[in-house]
Formats: sequence, C-alpha cells, structure tokens
Amino acid sequence: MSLSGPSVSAGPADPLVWDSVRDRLHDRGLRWTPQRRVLVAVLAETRGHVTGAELVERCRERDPATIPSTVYRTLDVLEDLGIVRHGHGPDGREEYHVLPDAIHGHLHCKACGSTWELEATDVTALVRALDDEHGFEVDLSHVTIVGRCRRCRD
Amino acid sequence: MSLSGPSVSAGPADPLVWDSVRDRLHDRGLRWTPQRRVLVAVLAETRGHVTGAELVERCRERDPATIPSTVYRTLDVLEDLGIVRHGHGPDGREEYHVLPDAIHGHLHCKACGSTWELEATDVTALVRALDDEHGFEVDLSHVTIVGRCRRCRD
DNA sequence: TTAAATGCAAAGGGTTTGCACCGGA
DNA sequence: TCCGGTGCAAACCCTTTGCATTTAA
Repeated sequence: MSLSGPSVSAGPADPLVWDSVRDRLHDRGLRWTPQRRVLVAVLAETRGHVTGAELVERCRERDPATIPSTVYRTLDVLEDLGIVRHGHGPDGREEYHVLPDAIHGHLHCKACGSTWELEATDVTALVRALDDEHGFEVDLSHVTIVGRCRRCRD
Repeated sequence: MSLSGPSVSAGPADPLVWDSVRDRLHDRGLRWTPQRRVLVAVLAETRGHVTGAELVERCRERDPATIPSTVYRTLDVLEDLGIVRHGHGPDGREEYHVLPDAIHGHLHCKACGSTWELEATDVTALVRALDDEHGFEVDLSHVTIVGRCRRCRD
C-alpha cells in the first residue's frame, strides 16, 4: 500500500505511452484533435485516480473553452484503448484510473477522507479465495474499500 | 457467499426488529408518522440492498403520494438508529443495506449484472491483513467488489 | 403547545444525449 | 470528400435544501 494523499498525486508518466496514443487512435480510424491532445496531456501528468469532473477542470486550465461532454466522450474512447479505466469512488462518483497497467484498488478513510492505493499484493488472498471458491474474477481497479485508518481509530 | 439474484431479493424479516422502530424513535423524541410507517414496511420486506430510488419507488406503490425528500430524510434517521446503512453500488448510486446486523459486502459481475452477498468470512484474510499491516479497519458494509462471475468468464 | 416532519418546488451536481456544424485525414 | 468530433444546450437522474404548513405527542 502506498500513500497517495487525500486525493490525487501527480507526476510525469512514461512519454512513450502517451506518444503512442495518436497512433493507436489512427489505427482505429479515429482522430487526433486539439481537444484530445489537451486531455491526453492532462492524463500524462496524472498518477493514480481522478474524477471525471476533476479532469474537466484541469483541461479547462489549459483550454478554457473545454466542453465537458467532449472530455467524457474522449474518456470513453481512451477506455476502449485501455488507457484509462473507470470505477466508482467512495462518494459514488465516476473515477478514472490512469495507466491501468499498474492496477490497484483504493482504501478510503471515511473519517479523515484520505485515500491510499491498494496494491495487488494486499488483496492476493481475497482474489485467490474468491476465484477458488466461487470462480469470481476480481477487477481490482474497480475496488474501493472504505473504513477507518489507523490515526482515526483512536 | 450467498446468491441474492440480479438485484434484490425480498422476504419477511424478523418482526421484532421492525416493531421496535417506533419505540426507538420515541426514545429519541422523534415521531412515528404514516410516511415512516410506509418506508419501514417496505424495508421490512427487503433483504439485501436497494438504492434510494428503488425505495422511493416501492413506497410509491403503497402510497402514491410519497415524496422523495421525505424518504431520503427518513433513511438518514434510520441510519442513525442503525437500521440501515448506505454505501455505493457498482453504478455509483446510493445503496442502502437493510438490517446491518448481518454486515456484508457485495460482489458484482460487470458482465451480467448479478450481485451476490459477500460474507465476513469471505474477506477475513483481507480484513486481518489490512488491520495488521496498516492499522486499517474495514467497513465491510461499504464494500463492493466488481469483476466477472464464473459463468461470464467463458 | 411546540418541535418534529411533511409537501412542494427548486436547486444541485455530475454525466449524457441530440443535433447541426466543423474539420482531420 | 466524408465520417468522426465538436460545441452547445438541454435533458437526465438521483439527491438535497429552503421554507411555509401540518401534525404527532
């Protein structure tokens, strides 16, 4: 488990992954537009998870003319490409995970609102048990476990 | 884990629990109104989980004059009494769990949409590991794990 | 009597949709 | 040229809030 702060942490991502987005769109006959460039740029400096609304907001910082529906439609496309995944956060909102090759879930403290990443190794036993006993295949990227963190338990 | 069907299963609950609601409200200086009677009656024949919207709908079946805000406000009160709990389902909506004395989470198949209850024993290892390693106390009633069930994995 | 609860209406928030126009390839 | 994308606006859905009115106790 790694601390990721109350909401989201950001940092530069592997440029190669993002450079390829254009080509992957072209391969499918889809287009590389200025609006998509903005969203991809935003995603490239995002680590962890963000809500759709947050992405809209960040795109607007780069291009005030950003339209929400365009962002959401592009997110759909990028999800098809496997570049983002979406799940639902503790507040029930759409939550996007960037670069799901580092698949993880989330731990959320309902007392202080902090969120931590939950790595695959943390839930190995659960994943294996559900598979063995019920044949259920867990989609970890979609998991958010709510509770209280150590500090808030006092 | 117990099968609960694609959405919700219903059945008669322990009458004693529901009879006491009136008294528990009175103990707090709160009131036993016709509208609350309707909601409690609906909850009494509900097992598992329901969304707020579903509860509004079922109340309307009994009393077409049902107002959503009243239902949601009463749900808040009942949550204070520990009679329901709420979390967030796979679609991100408010989801209420009835009679949390049988606390459980949920398994949701994103392929067929079925939902199963996840009992405490299914996640013992996870709960213990998170506690031991990170001091995190899991609120199982808030957990929904998404993935694919045995049938849909083919 | 009187604080709690209701009804109504309106706002709220994030997300989705329809449709005419625009513009990458 | 032509189909995919965009902008805009409106719709959507569930949920929450404010406020005057009603009602349980």
